[in-house]
Order: sequence, then structure tokens, then C-alpha cells
Amino acid sequence: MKKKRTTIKDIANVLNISPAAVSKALHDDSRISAKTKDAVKRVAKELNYQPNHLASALRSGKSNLVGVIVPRTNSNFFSSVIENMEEVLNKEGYNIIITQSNESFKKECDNIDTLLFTQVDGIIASMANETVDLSHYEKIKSKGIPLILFDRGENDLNVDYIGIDDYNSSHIIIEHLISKGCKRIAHIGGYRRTRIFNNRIRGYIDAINKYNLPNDDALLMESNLTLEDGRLKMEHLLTLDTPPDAVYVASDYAALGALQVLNEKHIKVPQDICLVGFGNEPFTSLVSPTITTIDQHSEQIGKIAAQTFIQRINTENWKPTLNKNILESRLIVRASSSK
Amino acid sequence: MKKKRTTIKDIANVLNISPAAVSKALHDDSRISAKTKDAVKRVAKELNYQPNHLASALRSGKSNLVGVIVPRTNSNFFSSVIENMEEVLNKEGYNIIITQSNESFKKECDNIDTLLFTQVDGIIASMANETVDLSHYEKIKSKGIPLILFDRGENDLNVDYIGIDDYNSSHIIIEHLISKGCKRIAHIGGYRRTRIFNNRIRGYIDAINKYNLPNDDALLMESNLTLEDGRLKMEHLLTLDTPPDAVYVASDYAALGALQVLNEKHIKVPQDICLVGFGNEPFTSLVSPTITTIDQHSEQIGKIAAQTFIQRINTENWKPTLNKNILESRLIVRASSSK
DNA sequence: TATATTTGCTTAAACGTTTAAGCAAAAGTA
DNA sequence: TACTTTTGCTTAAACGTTTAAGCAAATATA
Repeated sequence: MKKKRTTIKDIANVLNISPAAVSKALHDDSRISAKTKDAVKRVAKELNYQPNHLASALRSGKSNLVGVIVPRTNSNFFSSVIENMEEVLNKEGYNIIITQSNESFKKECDNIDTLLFTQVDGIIASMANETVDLSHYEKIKSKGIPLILFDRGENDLNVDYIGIDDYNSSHIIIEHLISKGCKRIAHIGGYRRTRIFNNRIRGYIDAINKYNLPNDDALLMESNLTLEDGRLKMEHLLTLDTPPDAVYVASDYAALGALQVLNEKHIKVPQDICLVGFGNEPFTSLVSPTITTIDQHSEQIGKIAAQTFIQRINTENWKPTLNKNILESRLIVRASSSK
Repeated sequence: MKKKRTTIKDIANVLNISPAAVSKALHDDSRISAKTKDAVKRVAKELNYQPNHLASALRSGKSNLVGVIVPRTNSNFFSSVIENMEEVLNKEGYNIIITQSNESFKKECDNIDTLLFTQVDGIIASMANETVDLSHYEKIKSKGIPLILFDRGENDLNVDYIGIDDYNSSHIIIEHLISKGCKRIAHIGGYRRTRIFNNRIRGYIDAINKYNLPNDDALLMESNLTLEDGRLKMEHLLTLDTPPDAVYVASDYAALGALQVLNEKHIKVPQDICLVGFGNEPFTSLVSPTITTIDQHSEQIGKIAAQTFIQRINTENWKPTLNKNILESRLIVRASSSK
């Protein structure tokens, strides 16, 4: 009475051949005749045969699962990266398991344990803000499975990395603001311990110096880049004796917070203060005024990350090594900096 | 030279007992002495034993994986539902595989195939807009694994469902608008073929009639509820001979589109036209004016969906049956309807 | 004391594949 | 013709668990 699923053996019995032959036929092994292959495939279809993924994974040592770790899925950047990764990986026969760290170090460690436990064939990750200790990532490497980082990476891990040129993005932004006549440009940046944010800060400082703009300590602030903290940092900037005439914020969310404060205080954007965000989240084109921002090429990042994984998994005796894939970022000029 | 992972056999060899005893000790079988259990657990830790998930899944027929299908992850509602689902399921030893349908029927079918192929122990899903044919969902049921639907469900499938009371939500909204003095209330709704949107439409119509408001066909429109279509439908409403003095939109995204049009045409919200959205997406409190909307209890929906799955999986010989779990929705009044 | 029950393990098969090794028949080569 | 090679399969082991069945020793019961 119990529903038994069709196995390779059932097909073998019908055709009076061995299960091994069936397996090979289904995999188009060159040592199986075309006639047998056709017969096997016909019967497989007739019996509605569905391969048991677990069995083949166990035997072959491959799960065809790729683990993905992102800070959160509800940002458009990460969800777009994932979507594009998925497309490439599905085509190659891989499925993905998405996990979220919520920017928490502990959750990230748990996620890695979970993914390793699930026997994923590799992990593609973007690190949590909190993460400083890298030992859990080393654990992945020591398992011998590919580890690919994107956006939030870390040189010390010596693995593949895909991201945009954060340092140069700051230059592009500063140059844009200067072209609009801005003379006192503030930066609400992320935490320096996170490499990408440190790069944006370095780029900001170097560009400021390059063009002989005031390099005032009060104009550079570290933030967790949430909307709320964007508000607080903007409010603080407005209390300065000489407030900035432009603010470059390292995340669209914090930029939105800053914009809210400016709107509430009836400070005109861009006339009084120009505002630039980072990330090209959809809402940047929805709010008023629309926010100038940097596009991070989420589609490309997702695709390249997936392709890199495929390459690594298909290379015998691959030894991880630092391999940075840096994309040019693109400035999207909108109302908040168009005066 | 090749890195071999520790197996149950290695532990057995160290302690000179059988692998079976080790397996039972690790599972706290009552027929294993406390002494042996302690020894096994000690050695397991020493050798850094990591259970092979695939092997146990193959043998026991359980993968401890739950498949999740959502239209997209980058809406706050779905990502919050998932987060809460995950919390409950992880505690019970389950991991989740998240897939996105992008509102596409074909992608949804593919996702189901993928999940079944991966041998998930159950599927928790919210249906794509396009989905009308239910045969692929029937496929899940015929596998005998639990299927739980949330938000976007379908009575005809006769399975567990968790969602809010869409019909009543419309009543709450209409009553709120009437209390603000609105007399001509339009509804930009979803497609009637999707149950939840049909319920919102029915609720709208019944409430309108109940309070003797104008039941004008031109005031009720079906939409795919994207931001762009929200814009189009709003523009159309403004061309009417007597435009509405309030618009209830069945999705926050479309409501935002409508708001953009109103702002661009300098029509005052809420003074000239009141606006109400649906879903409590974060941006509704970020835009200007902030948008009145309905909170869908994403946390509860996620938790209950997960708990329902756990219940089903733990009940022997469970036969799926229609079981609706309807939560009260909550109106969040903001500026767009506060005159 | 004799018998029944419980405890604590072992043995061996099973889950559904893949794959190395092997072998007979067919085809190719000298 | 006698050999080598290729073709098309089969056999059997393996992947790392779980679990039903079984058995001896320890303990409980009468």
C-alpha cells in the first residue's frame, strides 16, 4: 500500500539489465549502446522516475548545493545578487541555500555550521558588519570546498573576491560634487574595520586632499549606516559651526535618514546641501528629491561569483588564493545633487 | 594524504564497540549505558566528528530540509516571514532552502521540481500572481510531504493556510476613510484570480454598499500592483469626471506609485485625496507624506507556518485537509489619511 | 532456585546511487 | 587466421548512516 518511489532498480528489472547499466545510460555513458539508452530513458519516463539526489550525493560526495550567506535578503542589492547567482548555478545543476546573518557575527558562525552540516559543495558569502574574527571562514577553507566572497570581503582570507572599486567610487563622487560647486564635503561612512567602508573612507580622504578641499575631522563620521544612524549623523553635521554643503553617505539607507532630517528642517536639497548615497536601492529613485547614488552592478557580481564557483569546483586540486575581481562602479546622478 | 572526515566507524574503532552502538549513543538511545554514551561523545568531540547529513537522510528518508517558495525575497513582508520561519525551524533541526518565483508560473513550477529533487521534507509556499493551474502543487501533495501555504493561498488545494483576514481588512480601511469624511473611495486592487486580492475587492465592495457610498465601476480597478501600474491607475483615476477623494491600494508598492503621481501633480495628500496602502513595507513610513497601511503580521505568519509544518511532520498518517489560520490585520494610520 | 524481563550491546541489512574491475562478444588490424 | 582493441554490458563494493533482529549477561520476579 505504501507509495514506493521508482528507483534505478525498477527500471533495470523492467528491461532485464543491471542497475549499473541504467545509471550509466541515464548519464549518457559512452559505453552504453544508443538502443539501451533510449529504452532506459523511455521506461524512466513511463515509471516517472525521479533520481534520488541524496543517494547520488552520498555516493559521489557531491551535494550539488551551494550555500549563500548574506547580511540580509531584503536589500535590493543582495536579493538581486542572489537572483543572478541562482540563474547561473541552476543551469549548472546546482541549487542554493540562502541564509541571513542579520549583520550578526554569531548568526554568521551558526550559518556556516549549518551549511557545512548540510554538505554544501561550496559557499558564497558577504560578511556581516560585526565580523572581525575570521576563524569560522578558515573552517570552510580547511574543508577544501570553494569559498567565494563578494561585496564584503577580506584580503586576509586569500580567496576569490568580487566587488566594485570602492576607493575609486569615492573619487567619482567627490569629483561629481566638486563639479556642482560644492566646497565642504562631509562623509558619513561605515566602520573602518569593514574593508569596503575603509576603502570608501580612504578614497574620500585622498580625493578631498587631491582637490585641496577642507579636510576637517568633524566632516568624517563612522556609522552603522542604518536609516536611524543616518538621521543622527546628519543632525550632528547640522550642529557644526560651518556645516557641509554636501554629504556623501556610504549607504542609501543612511542617506535616506539624512534626507529625512534635511526635509524636516526645510533645508533645500540640493540647493543648500547636496546628498549622495551608495548602492542604488530602488527607493533612491522614489523619494523626493531622488537621491544620487552609486550602482554596484549586482547582476554582474552575482553572475561572476557563481561562475567563479563553477570554475573552482571544476578545477582539480584547486588551492585557494587571493583573486580579486573588481568592477567599475557607476554614478547615477539624480535630483539630490543636480543644482 | 587526502583529508578523510571522521565517521561513526572511526569512533567505534577507538572505543572498540560497533558503529551501531555509536549511532545509538549519539542519539541518546535508552538501550546504551551512560558510560558508553559519555565515552562516545567525548571521542566524537576529540576527533571533531561531524555527522554526514546525506547518509542519515538517505537511510532515514528524511532530509531535514524545508523548501520555501516566495514571489520574491526583497519585499520586507516575505523576508520577515522567512526570518521568523527560519528561527522556529532551525530550533527543530530543520534548514530551509529559499527559492523565488518572481511571480512567474513557470519559475514556480521549476522551483517545485528543484525542491522535490532535493528531497525536502516539506514545502512552505506563497503563490505567484500568475499561478492559476494548481497541478504542480498537487504534485507536492501526492508525494505525501506537508504543503503549507501562506498569504497567497488557494482553498482548492485543501491544505494548511496562514494569512490575514483580507476581507475584513478592506472593511477596516473603508471605515477609517469614512471617519475621515471621505465619500468617494476608489480601489486599486490586485487580480481577482488571486484569492487574497479577490477578498480585498469583495470586502471593498461590501463595505462601500454597507455605508451607502457610490459603487461606481470606474472606481474599482484591477492591477498587477507594481509601482509602475500604481502610477498608471492613479493617473487614470484623475481623468474621471468626478475623481475619488480617497484611494485604497491593495499593495504598498502600487500605493507609492500613486503617491508619486499625486505629488507630481501637486494634489495634496491627504487634504485633496486620502491614500491607503497595504503591507506595511518600511518605505511607507519613509516617504512624504507617510502612507497609512495594513500590517500583515509577518512575524506571526512565519512562526505559525513553521509550527504548522512541525506539527504535520510529527503526526503519523497525516492526511492534508483545508485548515485556515486567519489573523486579524492591523491598520497603521499615518499622514496620508490624517486630515 | 527457576523463569521472565531488562540491559547493553552486536550483526547485518538497508537506503539508492556510482564506479572500479572484469568479462564475453564484436569489430578492427596485421 | 590470430591477435588486439573496442563495445556493451555485469558484478560487487562503496558512500555513512540507521535499525530490525538477535543474543548474552545482568537483574527482577515468583
